[in-house]
Amino acid sequence: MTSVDEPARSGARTRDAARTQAEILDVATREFARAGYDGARVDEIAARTRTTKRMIYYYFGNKEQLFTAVLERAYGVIREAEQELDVDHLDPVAAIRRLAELTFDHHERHPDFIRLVSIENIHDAAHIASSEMLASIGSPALDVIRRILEEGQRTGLFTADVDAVDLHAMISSFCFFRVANRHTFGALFGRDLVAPEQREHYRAMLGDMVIAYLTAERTAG
Amino acid sequence: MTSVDEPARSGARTRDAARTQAEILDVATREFARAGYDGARVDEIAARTRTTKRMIYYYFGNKEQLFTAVLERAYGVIREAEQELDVDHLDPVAAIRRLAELTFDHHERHPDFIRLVSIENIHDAAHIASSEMLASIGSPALDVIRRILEEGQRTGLFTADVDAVDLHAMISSFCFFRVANRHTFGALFGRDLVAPEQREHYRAMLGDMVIAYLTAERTAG
DNA sequence: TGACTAACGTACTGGTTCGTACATTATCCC
DNA sequence: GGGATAATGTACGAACCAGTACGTTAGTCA
Repeated sequence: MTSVDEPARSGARTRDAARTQAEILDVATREFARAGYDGARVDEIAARTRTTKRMIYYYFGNKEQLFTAVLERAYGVIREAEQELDVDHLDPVAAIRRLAELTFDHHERHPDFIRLVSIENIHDAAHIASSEMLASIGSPALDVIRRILEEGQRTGLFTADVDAVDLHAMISSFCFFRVANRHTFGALFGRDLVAPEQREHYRAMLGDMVIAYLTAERTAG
Repeated sequence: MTSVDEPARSGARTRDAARTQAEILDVATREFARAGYDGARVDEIAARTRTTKRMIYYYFGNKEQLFTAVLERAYGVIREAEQELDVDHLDPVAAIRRLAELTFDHHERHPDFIRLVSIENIHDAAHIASSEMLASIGSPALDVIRRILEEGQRTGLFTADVDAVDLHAMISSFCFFRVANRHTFGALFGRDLVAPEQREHYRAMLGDMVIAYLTAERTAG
């Protein structure tokens, strides 16, 4: 998530708009993720930056727009990662397991993003709704799922009539919950879902779950 | 979640400590769920109550303790609902499906509770940690899962070595995500996971997923 | 019935926090 | 090199908001 480039001519503390904006976004991401939208402090963000509060308002307008910008960049990182997905050389079963694992890994590697999404949901996705970029961001992962599903259903490996969006929701829910609800779950059930020594266990569990769901014969209702 | 009893002698605006406290908790639950911990306004809670801000501090001490009290009551409601669980007369497969469905229904019926849990996770479960009651609340549902799993594994219907806490996490993640991330998911993928006409679809999907996972033969790793 | 206490109301304060008015400097381009 | 403009810093205001000082009333029990 950190994307502040070193200044072209290092050492010299010259003016650099792009760099200042990136630094603000980095720090704001951490602050919003730490404390939620209303808990986050613009002064705190400014203090942790090499610039001042004035700059935050100069570049981003106000707190709300700053949060939207943070969301936009965070979702942009996701989309970029999803575009790297390459599972076309695998058979459908292996491909869907791989995709699930990559989703799992990505959630684990970006807990701040998970928190931002939780926070945005508390605000009824109002910032996404007001962002042109986010309203049309799309999801490469969804296209990949669609392709794998088609192939799996065509070859008869997968049960028919499973929808790509639904499967994406299924995979995401497991990955998301594990990170987002880590604290309450840990406090109530005494188990840390994100403990490193449990990582492989839950990664395999997710894959097993998705494959089992896709390959099971349904008992007619 | 609403539990304010009508006053014994209706009409008369007499003093009633229990009733005042319950009303504060009702309104506070909605306000915290609406806006998050820091977004919630004590003045707003007071305004929506038939009493004053003074009473909130009189009974609950401060905002933090009020939120903790809200959480305690919300989790208490869950525990009570879980104690009603009665699936012992069903075979393991039907029992676990029924349990999943009841969990599904409960999440759908209590969106405010879901939001409170999301909010509490943003605060790293600090309030649960500081609450004696919540630290030891337990989970009747977990006991039920344990019993069903044992029976299913004993009779060979279920794959061995599935842990009750893990299965609970799996079921919860699907139910929780569907409600908690409804807004961002809807905004990004154009599908309302909580749309009434999709309800049965997702309910069945959850059951299918859990059963498939529990009855699938694992491919040795 | 009267005194004691739990329950309640009003009005305020002190600190916090978003946002800005105003002043200044670096950099780019002609 | 000088004018224009983008980028930056300082200091402050106004509103908001958690929490409280102080005063009042209803119920209860001796």
